[in-house]
Amino acid sequence: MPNLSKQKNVAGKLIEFGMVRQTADEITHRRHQNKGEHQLRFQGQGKILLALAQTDGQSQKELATRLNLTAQSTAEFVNKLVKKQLVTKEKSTADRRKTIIRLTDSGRQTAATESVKVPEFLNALTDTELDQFATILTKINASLYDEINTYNPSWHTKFQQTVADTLRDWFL
Amino acid sequence: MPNLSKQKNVAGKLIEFGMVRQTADEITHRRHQNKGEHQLRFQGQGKILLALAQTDGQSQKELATRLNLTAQSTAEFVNKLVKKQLVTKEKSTADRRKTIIRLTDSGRQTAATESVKVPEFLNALTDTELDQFATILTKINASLYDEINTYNPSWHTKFQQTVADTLRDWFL
DNA sequence: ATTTTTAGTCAGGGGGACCTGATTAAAAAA
DNA sequence: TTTTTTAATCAGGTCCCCCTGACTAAAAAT
Repeated sequence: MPNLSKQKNVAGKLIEFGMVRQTADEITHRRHQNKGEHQLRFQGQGKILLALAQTDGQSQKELATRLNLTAQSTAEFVNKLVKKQLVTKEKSTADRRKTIIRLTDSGRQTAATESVKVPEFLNALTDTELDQFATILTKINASLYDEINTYNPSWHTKFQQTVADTLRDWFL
Repeated sequence: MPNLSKQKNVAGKLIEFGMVRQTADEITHRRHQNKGEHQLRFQGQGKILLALAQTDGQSQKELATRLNLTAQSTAEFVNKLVKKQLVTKEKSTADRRKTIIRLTDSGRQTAATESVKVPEFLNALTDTELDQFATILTKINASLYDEINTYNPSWHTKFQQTVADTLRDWFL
């Protein structure tokens, strides 16, 4: 069993990481005056974008189901993304009830750029540390997947199939 | 110079971590039906709570200044926290313009519990990995502090003095 | 040919993070 | 003492995430 004080230490640093990272983000964003360019979160509009980046041309219903959102929420996010010209909506010809959502070039780029950007702080690490970090994160993520699976197996399946695998495709 | 593909790999896992962690959070929260109990973020109301956990009994103005918020935003967050019975407001007797904000027992507990909770996923790591992780996070945080310092030295000072030190007190 | 299911939409709402502007009451400076 | 500064408040706004309820149009089932 792992050392509790070591765990606490890491937990603290993890929280600090979260806080400092966010603050650093705010500051650099303020400086650059990049209004629309927030870090892509796995939430709301970002969630949609990421899901489309993996499988483009899904219907709103599909997106809603996969991302565990209501149809209305999905519609809202999609509409916002349309306004930002990151996705397009078009009626399906096969089934005229359905609306197919597609990434625009800009949307595809945003999804790729914003999410896949390598954070500068990783430059502070050596190759060895990067390897260690990768191993650690792999373990942690596996543990979190387990947790999700325990509470909600169906969600786990959907989740892992869609977005998590996307990232693996991009990075490996 | 570090290996770019290693960096990308880690960057991906970090994003995945963010996504999976949030999803796991949502699920467990939904199960537990804990409505008010979100993870404390270093933002808005959480920011206030954390600052008070370090130095209780600050005035709204002090909080606003330290946390780089407007007086109005600060008031809003404080009022919300009052409604949730996590803090109390009382007029300063020394200077009747000032309002002193204090944590309630529940507030103190929330700040401690919610932020200092050791995430379960750390159980997946060995002692060696915890050490490595600590080293890595220390470096990363230092790098982020540098970044903050570069763009906004004054903020850096305030920030580090308040919240980062809080965490150090708690964990070391 | 109806009824039912499905995909979306509109309307409205709850919370959250922030902000600007205008105003009041109390302390500090002139 | 009068003016100015300071701490807070109210009012109102922007944008974000996310949900329920009510309603249409089109496809599927009966």
